[in-house]
Amino acid sequence: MYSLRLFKALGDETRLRIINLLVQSKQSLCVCEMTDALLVPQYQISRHLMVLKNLGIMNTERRGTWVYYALKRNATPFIEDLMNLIEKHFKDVYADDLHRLNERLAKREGGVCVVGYTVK
Amino acid sequence: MYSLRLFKALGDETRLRIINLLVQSKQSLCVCEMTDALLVPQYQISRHLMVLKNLGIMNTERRGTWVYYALKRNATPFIEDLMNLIEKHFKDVYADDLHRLNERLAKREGGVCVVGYTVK
DNA sequence: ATACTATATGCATGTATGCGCATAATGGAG
DNA sequence: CTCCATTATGCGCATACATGCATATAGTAT
Repeated sequence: MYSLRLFKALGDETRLRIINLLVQSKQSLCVCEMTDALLVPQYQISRHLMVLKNLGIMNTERRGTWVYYALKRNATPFIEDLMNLIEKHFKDVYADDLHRLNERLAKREGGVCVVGYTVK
Repeated sequence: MYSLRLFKALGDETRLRIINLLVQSKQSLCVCEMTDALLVPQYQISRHLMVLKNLGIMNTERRGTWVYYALKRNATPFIEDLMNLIEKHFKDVYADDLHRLNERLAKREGGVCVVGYTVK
């Protein structure tokens, strides 16, 4: 059951926070930006991103050593509704994550990430 | 995080199917009716219902030896939206469950269950 | 009281999975 | 090629949790 795997994925808080970052910011984010926004070790971010990618809900793009992840647009009606639900209800819940993300995004140059992560 | 526990709960298929039964049928159901609808052992149904009850999303009512479970109405906006999402997307996914449930509900007398479960 | 039914639960077990540590793989710069 | 930065992953460990079996609890009827 595909939808079930989605719920399972959302049942881990780190993954929920990763998805929330992507949903709220509506753009591609690189691994180190998410790492600094969530204050979670880089290897955890990578692992959870891989889980989400294997679910088929992520697009990835490599730019140099940086890898950008984004949610697939219009994956399925179910996923679309689920993402809208997250966008609506988790903006305030994880406000700190979004604040740190914005600080990180301010360090971009020409719209791309030019620094690594500073957490741990 | 409360919403997280909700997603975790939905990450188990039996619980997802139980919630789907309640969402689609829009009424209270007793344990043996759910047992026959899902073709899952009675002790599993009871256990999962307890998990959902501990989440605070269930109302229970005892009538004789039968115990009826129903989803709380308007628990929170988040839960409300989530249940609407399930109602919309899982009706067809678990159509067999709903079919068996309707067969079971046809055996009610005076709107209440008068038989036990026949599964396992 | 006993007998029967519906529901709940104690306990053991197996499995899934998130984490931490280290390190590998990949790509860019000099 | 070498060095460095970003990202990915192999491995061991711990823990959470769903299941199966048996049995307990609660309620009804005789």
